[in-house]
Amino acid sequence: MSAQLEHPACVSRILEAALDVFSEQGYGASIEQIASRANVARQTIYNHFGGKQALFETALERAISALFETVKAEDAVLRERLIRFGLVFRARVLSPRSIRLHRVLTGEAPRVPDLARSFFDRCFLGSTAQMASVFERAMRDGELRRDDARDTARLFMEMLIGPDRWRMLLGGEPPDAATEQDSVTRMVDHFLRAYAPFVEPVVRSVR
Amino acid sequence: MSAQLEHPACVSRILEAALDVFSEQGYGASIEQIASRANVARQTIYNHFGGKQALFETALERAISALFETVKAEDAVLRERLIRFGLVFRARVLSPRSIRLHRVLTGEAPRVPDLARSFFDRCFLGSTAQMASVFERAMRDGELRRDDARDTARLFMEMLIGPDRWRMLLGGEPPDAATEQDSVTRMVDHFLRAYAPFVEPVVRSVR
DNA sequence: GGTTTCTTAGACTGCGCAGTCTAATGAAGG
DNA sequence: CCTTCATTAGACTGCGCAGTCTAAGAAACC
Repeated sequence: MSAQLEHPACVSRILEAALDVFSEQGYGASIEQIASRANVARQTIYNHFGGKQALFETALERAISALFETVKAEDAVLRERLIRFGLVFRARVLSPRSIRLHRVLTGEAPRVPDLARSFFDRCFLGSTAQMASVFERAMRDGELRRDDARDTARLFMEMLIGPDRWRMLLGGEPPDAATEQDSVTRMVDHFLRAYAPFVEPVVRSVR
Repeated sequence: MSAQLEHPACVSRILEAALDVFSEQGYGASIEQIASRANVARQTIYNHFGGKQALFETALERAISALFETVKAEDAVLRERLIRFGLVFRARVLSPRSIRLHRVLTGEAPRVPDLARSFFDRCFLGSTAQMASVFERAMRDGELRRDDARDTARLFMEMLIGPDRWRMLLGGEPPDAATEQDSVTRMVDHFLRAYAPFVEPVVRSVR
């Protein structure tokens, strides 16, 4: 086998394999499996990462970083912005890969409390804060009824992904891609009906 | 040690110990630990349950049944009913015991798909359906703005427990009991503002 | 008292895995 | 050509655990 050329490539392959294997089988997965999926000798893993726990943390840390960059909400009519956000957010959070990551982090939270905490902070608090600022502006601009922006953001996001995430964590199938547009539209409209600023004239985003 | 008298007591002690140990350490926990916590010989466990997997399933099945009986919502003003439901529901779902159960089920969902599915169905679908019928009546009676009752129920329940459950699954502390009353009241009022039947003087039945 | 049935302690097997060590390979760099 | 260093295959140790087996003890039932 070729060797020296792959110093960096080798490490990266190991991390990717580790993420895959850990996500699929939990922390109980064996180093051997990871090594063989990465096309690497078991010893090489020990050379680079020292042990199983360190490999686990490094791989998951990396995945968390990659997964949860903020979702951009560009300028557009609020309803369109929310729908677009909802589609991207759901695609991201409900992807099988993301769910597997979530599942293993949940299961191993007692083992890696810091990692779990950082996951929660970045994924949940980060997205919520971002969404809250969007809503704050929308309330100021009269596009939404005034209320606590953070609570509103939490509610909106839980509504978007709560039940499906839960279902998938417990082994359910991902939602049908073909109906995603409709589902999100439906949820956003439900949300907008609940937060419409005025009664009669304006609300026509309801459709 | 006494023996025959404890046929049922013995089984029940084993199941309880199994639930505790599995909840705390996941499926990886050893039979030995369970046996010693139940004050029982390892062999006795094999006599009654055959093997680890069967013990796991039996113990969790039992816990699921015990945990999710429906929450009664007695007659009262809607706001009071919702607050009372919220308090009980949160106390139940967010109890450390329930969270541990949830965590291990999430983590082991691939191992026991049927169990996970049954958990989801009973806990989520069951509660939602029950809540939906409450909301349906409230909408008919003009206590809430008319909208899809199931969606509304989902939203209400996710709002109640979504973020805290997520946080706790990832290792966070349970919410402070002293502020529970306030939190729930706040959430219910937020909800009721969003679903108030009248906004101004004008009746606003969307649709 | 004798039999049956459940429990118990402990020994034992077998397995899978983490982690270590070693000897060989093969590329880069002087 | 020779040195250096990462990689590799494979052997090896040690550990913990699932599951089995056995011999003994203790209650209930005849």
